[in-house]
This record gives sequence, structure tokens and C-alpha cells, in this order.
Amino acid sequence: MPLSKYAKEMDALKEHLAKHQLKFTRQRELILHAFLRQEHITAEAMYHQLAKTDPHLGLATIYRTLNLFCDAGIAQARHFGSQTQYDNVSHKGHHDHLICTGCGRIVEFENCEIEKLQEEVAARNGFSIQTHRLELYGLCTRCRH
Amino acid sequence: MPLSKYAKEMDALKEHLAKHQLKFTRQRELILHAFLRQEHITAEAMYHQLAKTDPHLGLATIYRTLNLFCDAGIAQARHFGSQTQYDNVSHKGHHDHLICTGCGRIVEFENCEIEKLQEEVAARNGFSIQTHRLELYGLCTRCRH
DNA sequence: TAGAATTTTGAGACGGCTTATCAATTTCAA
DNA sequence: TTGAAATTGATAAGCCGTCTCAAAATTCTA
Repeated sequence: MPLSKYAKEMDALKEHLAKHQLKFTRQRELILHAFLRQEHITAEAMYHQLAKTDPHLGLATIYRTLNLFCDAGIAQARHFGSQTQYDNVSHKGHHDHLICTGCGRIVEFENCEIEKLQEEVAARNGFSIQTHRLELYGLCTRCRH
Repeated sequence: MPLSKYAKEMDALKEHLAKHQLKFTRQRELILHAFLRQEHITAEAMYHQLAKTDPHLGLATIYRTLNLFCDAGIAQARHFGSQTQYDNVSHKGHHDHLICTGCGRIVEFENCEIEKLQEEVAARNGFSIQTHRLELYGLCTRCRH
């Protein structure tokens, strides 16, 4: 019985920390919990969100920690406009994105067939996939008119 | 008989200019030709490239013009890392990437079936795809051992 | 073709997002 | 508990892209 529903990610983080001689800190734990509650978030948004309960948490720490999560495979950075979105990898499962270049609207989708083909391509090249990123850019119905 | 192999894009640009009361300038023509020669490029890269022959071309002009091309449907901006890549829309030969998280090796691939499925997903959501980005992250044969 | 109206250009200032710096603090292995 | 090493927070610095504005170029009109 896990102590928390985020035990899996917590383990992944601790394993990464151990492997790189990094330390487990109050801030990292705090940010991890806040991060795992969302599907995706920007550093700035998380800063404001956490400021309510932890007003002394620095913005730089949030950036550093979210980038750490990316290294640990818990988060994935996605650049949109001038900002960076940090996606919760476990939350999104295997959701990919349709992004409207007109209005910025984002539609999530999932397609098993595509995933299967990805596996085939990877296998053919001797790779074992850990994660992937698929973004389709185009115009949505509204923006086409 | 077209005067240049870029006649189609030139027409698209001129049509857009006319429709918006914009002017056809030496710089716009210059940048269009330089742009169409590549599959994708950043403003900065184009700046350095053109500086050899036109040292007085301003970086701001390049940004403005590449954004103009986006409006005209000739180019398409894509955010990559902290930079903006301007993709040449007319280039169809799009390749995707397999990226080894162990050693950083990048293998390019192309898969028509995946592209077809992408089109289907987009259509189902009312999108018309302009471009896409597909990256598979994993371990290559060597790094798995 | 000349002249006027309008747009564009180039150079640098500016602003937003992210990373670097560094002294003080915290973690953790011994 | 102690001390080496990593982390933090505040802020400076950096980067990328846009804005500003006077001068130049383009287009329109006659």
C-alpha cells in the first residue's frame, strides 16, 4: 500500500537524485506534489500558486526543479509562444496535441495505431521508446475562415 | 513559363501584400529567395547568412519579414528550445526524429502511415495540418547494454 | 515623371522569460 | 554531530523577439 498516490513519481525522483548525487529537499518535495496535481503548468503559474502557502519559494527554484523533473522523466517541457509549458508525463498518459497556429487552441488526442507504428519504427532502428512527443500544427475550423 | 522556380511563392506573397496594402520591397524579395532555399531556418541564422552579401539588412527586418511570410502562408513558425524556427511550408519532405536519451544520437525517419493517421486525427477534430513534429525518445541498442 | 502620401527600413532601446551568480542555508554520510 | 557538498532565494544578467522613430523607399496621382 503506497503512502501516497504519487509514490511512483516520488520513487522516480529519488532514484534520479541518488544517481546524480543530488539531494532531496523540502522544496523539491513541495514542487513535486504541486506539479503532479496538474496536467501541465508554467513555472510562473506554479510560482503564484505556491506563493499562497510558501511565499518564500523562489521563482528560480521552481524553474530549476521543473527542469530537474524533465531530466528525471517526470515532466516534459513544451515551448509555446514565448513560454514553456511543463507537462505532467504520467497524467497525460499518451496524449498528444493538436495545436491551432491561428488561435493557440490545444486539443488533446490519443491514437493507439500511431503509437504502434512508432514502436515499429523504433524497433527497426534498435531503439526502445521511453517517451515521445507528437504535435500537429494547423488551423482549426474557426481559424480557417 | 515561370521566371523563377519560386514563382508560386512569389505570387502568394504579392497577393498577400496587395490584399493588405503592403509594399513589395527589395528586402522582402531578397529574404523570400533566401528563405525558399531552405527547409527551415531561424531569423538569426538568416541574418548571418545574408550579412555576407547584404551587410546592412537589419535583424528586425528579417523577423518582420519572416512573420509576414507566416501571415501569407509561405512560412510557419515553430518554437524549438528558446528559438523560433521558420519552416518552409512548400517543403513536404518532412522527417521525424528518434533520439537516444543515453548518448544523444539522433536518427531521422519518415513514415507515411503515421502521417496518414495524423491527417485522420486532424480531420476528425476539424483541423487542417500545416506541419507537425514527432520525436521518439528512448535508448539505442548500444546504450541499452 | 514629379511630388505627395504611405509604408518600410535599420539601429538600437525595450520587455518578457529563463538562467547564472553567490552568499547563506540545508542536506546527508561518516 | 560535523563538515563537505549541494541547494536555495534574491537579483543580476542574457537571450530572443518586438517596438520605436527618423530617414529612405515604394506606390499613387496627375
